[in-house]
Amino acid sequence: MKKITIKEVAKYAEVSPSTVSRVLSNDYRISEETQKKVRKAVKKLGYHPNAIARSLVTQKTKTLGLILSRPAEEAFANPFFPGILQSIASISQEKGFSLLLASSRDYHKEHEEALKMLRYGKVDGVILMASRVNDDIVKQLINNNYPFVLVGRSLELNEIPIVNNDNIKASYQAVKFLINKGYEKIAFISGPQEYVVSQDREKGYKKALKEYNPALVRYSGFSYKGGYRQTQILLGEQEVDVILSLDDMIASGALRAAQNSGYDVPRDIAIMGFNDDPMAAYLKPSLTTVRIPVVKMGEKAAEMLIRIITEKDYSGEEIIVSTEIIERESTPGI
Amino acid sequence: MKKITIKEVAKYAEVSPSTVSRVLSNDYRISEETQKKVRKAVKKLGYHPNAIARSLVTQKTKTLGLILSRPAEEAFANPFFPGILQSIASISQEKGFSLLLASSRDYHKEHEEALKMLRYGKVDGVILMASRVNDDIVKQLINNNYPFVLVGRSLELNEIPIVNNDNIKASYQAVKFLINKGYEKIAFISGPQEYVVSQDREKGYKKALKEYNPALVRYSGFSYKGGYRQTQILLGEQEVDVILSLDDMIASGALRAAQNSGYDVPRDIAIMGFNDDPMAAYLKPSLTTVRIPVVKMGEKAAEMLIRIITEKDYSGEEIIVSTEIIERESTPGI
DNA sequence: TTGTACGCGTTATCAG
DNA sequence: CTGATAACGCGTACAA
Repeated sequence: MKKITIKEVAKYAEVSPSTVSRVLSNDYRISEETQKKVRKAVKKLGYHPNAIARSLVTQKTKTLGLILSRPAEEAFANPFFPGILQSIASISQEKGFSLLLASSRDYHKEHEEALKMLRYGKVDGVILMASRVNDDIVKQLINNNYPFVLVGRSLELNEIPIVNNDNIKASYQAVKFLINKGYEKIAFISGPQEYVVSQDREKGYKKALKEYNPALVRYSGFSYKGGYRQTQILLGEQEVDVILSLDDMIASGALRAAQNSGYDVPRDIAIMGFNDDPMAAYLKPSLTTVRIPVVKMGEKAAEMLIRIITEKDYSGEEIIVSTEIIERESTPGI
Repeated sequence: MKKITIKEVAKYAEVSPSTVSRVLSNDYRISEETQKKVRKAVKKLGYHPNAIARSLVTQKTKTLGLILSRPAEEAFANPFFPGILQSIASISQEKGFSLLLASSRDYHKEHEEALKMLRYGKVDGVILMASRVNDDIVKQLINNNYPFVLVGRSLELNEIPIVNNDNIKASYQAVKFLINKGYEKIAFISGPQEYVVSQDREKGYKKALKEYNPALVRYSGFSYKGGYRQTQILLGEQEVDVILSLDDMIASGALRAAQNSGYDVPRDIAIMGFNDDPMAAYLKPSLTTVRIPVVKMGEKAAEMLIRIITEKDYSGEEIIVSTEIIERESTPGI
């Protein structure tokens, strides 16, 4: 199957390549007649303009890069990601953009991947998901004037394009909710400390408490297993009314660990998570959680990036989406 | 931030562009001296070769396309996908390929997307995930001589590049397993009938039974909700020992429906699924399921496609991966 | 060992 | 309204 080019179409239609190009981008006013000729030739020959060549001359790829700033195994295992990936993919497609995915097995390679995409000219801009703290990729992006949007991450830097939820506030409200329910010994199983999300949710947790007992805070990986293990340890050392977990994965591990340690959940101990993974509703007891509107976040991020790329005098903004406590069986109150 | 090109590097290093090109692809034997000069210039100027231009001349994109043949919402919601996506992403990256994602809100657009990617020259080949039956995209790919690999799908066509598990066999074995456990009234909640996976697993189910009772088979969407509803209906109409579900999502819905209808699972009724989603282990009772090695399938698929693209006399093969029954609490036997 | 010249397939500019 | 022509940035025969 030979690839046919604009020249062959031109020849077949007895016009010049430029005319064909014009017809296809229906830009200029071309006579009805030649239009028809060209379109006929296009269809007849099964011509499809080559995106690469087009990109080379227009200096645009019509492609968005998506960077997962956790190693792939972890990123995809976390139910948080599918939702956001889905919405970004949908919006991109709607707006005529392709989506280039980057991830890697090596923790620190992803930022390199992001820059590569941009430098090599494979994408017009990138969306960066939930990064760790203290990386300077953002500065590099700014310095190079590369279009980008951050998702799920708070920074000291202001005035950068970002879609986020207020994790401090969300966590604060979660704890207040639990206090109102009558719980007193409120433990918190956080995620890895180098992640902003962990830090912020811990901040909100602390802020909502009258007195802060460090022994009630534990750190887990982003996994069921981590939640399970930290809960085992925690329950062996402390008396606890309720465990608030950094996300629903961890919460589900905590739930099972508590159950396996002989606790009746929620009678003996309550559990609460973050994110509202689909899974949260299916657990027994179903899990009270703080819903993060991931689909919406993905949509906003994709739309913002596309606007940054296409609209000359728009350079992004800060969008904070609001969270919502979804009350289920795991926190009936005391 | 101006983009610097090979010419500027050449000028800076006082050589010709071709020399720079050669150094960067360290192809030819270039003198040590000029090598150094060039590399220094490259570093000094921060040069990165433009992938688009390179693609245009080499006629290679070093990019793989991944087509999700379900609408995005559904595809990403299914825990089956993250695993396979993850492994495909990892392998691609390892082998120096980028990954272009296609999905859409419209059911029937995805095949169009696949062909677009190829025709427009954005990718060197595509991986097609679990398609429905009766679509002719495969024929089109073959006719056009486009490199592709199918994943999770069986066809009448032979001799096409595919990575799959034997769904008929897996389902057959699952039912045999249940029979051995002492269950007799074995219901099957299948997926949408137009999917090959639904058809095949139903075939295996039938094959393993002495007598086939159509009233025990139900069809659900690929969702928790579907499993829930079909189970409600089923239990209202039939007496059932165990429900085998097309996947773990559906099974988890079935589980909850049974519980909410007053059944004690697994004492009153047993449940079994397919896929071994991470979630399956966290349910209560934990779910017996047929593990599909999704990560391995993704790896194989990516590797095969890359081989097809890069090795001239390799045109793919059929790889069948084996499944495994993971026995958990939901099927203790009678 | 290195430089020159051409071409990849398209769009944009400039005539006409 | 349409056709040459030049460029986009790079790789590669061919020549030197």
